[in-house]
Amino acid sequence: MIQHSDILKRNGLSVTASRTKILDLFLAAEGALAHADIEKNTDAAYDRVTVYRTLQTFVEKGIVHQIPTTDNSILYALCKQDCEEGHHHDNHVHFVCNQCEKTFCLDDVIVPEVKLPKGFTPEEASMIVAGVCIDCK
Amino acid sequence: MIQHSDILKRNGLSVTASRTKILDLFLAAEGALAHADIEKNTDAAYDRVTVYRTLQTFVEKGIVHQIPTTDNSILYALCKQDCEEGHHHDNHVHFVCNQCEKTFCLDDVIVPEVKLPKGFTPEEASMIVAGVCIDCK
DNA sequence: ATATTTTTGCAATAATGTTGCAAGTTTTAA
DNA sequence: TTAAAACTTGCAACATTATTGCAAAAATAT
Repeated sequence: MIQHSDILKRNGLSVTASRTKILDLFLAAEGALAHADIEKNTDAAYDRVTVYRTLQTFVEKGIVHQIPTTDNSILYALCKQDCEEGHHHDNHVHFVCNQCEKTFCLDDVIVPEVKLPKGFTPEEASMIVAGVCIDCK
Repeated sequence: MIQHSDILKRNGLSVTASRTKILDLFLAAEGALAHADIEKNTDAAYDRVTVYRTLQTFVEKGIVHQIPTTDNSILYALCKQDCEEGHHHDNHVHFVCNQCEKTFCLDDVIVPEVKLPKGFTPEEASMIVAGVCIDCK
């Protein structure tokens, strides 16, 4: 069976209580999580600084990726693809439900390519679709 | 000649110094602006609360639109299309330069449609492409 | 088991965002 | 043109969110 600690070890991270717990949350989460969600779901068992640093570390190692938002918050979600240190491949579309406010990774929906004006060179692209999700339908 | 005050009046807003100046900044800006940029470019002539409220008002009236980011900031850019109160039509792609960090509205590049999984109903979509811009090339 | 390395939590500080309210401006309408 | 009405601003106070250095604690390596 795959242990959470394997995910941490594979990425060269020490296995600590906070990292294990936060990874837990991501594995159990239906949608994406914000820093605040994590604080709530851990009953503030870990210092907020630790949460910040853990999230940052996870992003750097390619364990989670960030999802852009319009509301001054950053959302994080597990990388399901083969992300490695400093190399994200989260080229899937994100979906924000206007009803329940949850954000989902649509892992099977690939961000389409677009033709840019002359002079612009693309490196990565992300796409966010808002609407009504499968639970609120 | 089109006056800035026309834009404000057309939207039912009183013409005040701060609104005129901030609108100025948007009309002159090459890329999108963050709250902090506006504070800087006005030498803090206006209270930060005023800037917050002005941006909020502009968004509500459809004068500017918000651009999602991954860095806990909100960017704002002029709506060039026919946006009205409570009704944005900014269906264009945004471009973030990895070099100069500026964000551009690619007004002519329309966000493509994507096929969503069963149960998800799209309402709006936004797309952000990162890479090297025309100035940094 | 112990030394080394890494991570955590605290404290202090900074940056960012929000609200109510009085004073000041802009607009309306006589 | 001016006075009243409507709206906007700035201040103050406060809340939330984020960052850094450093010593203590925990995890890993030997």
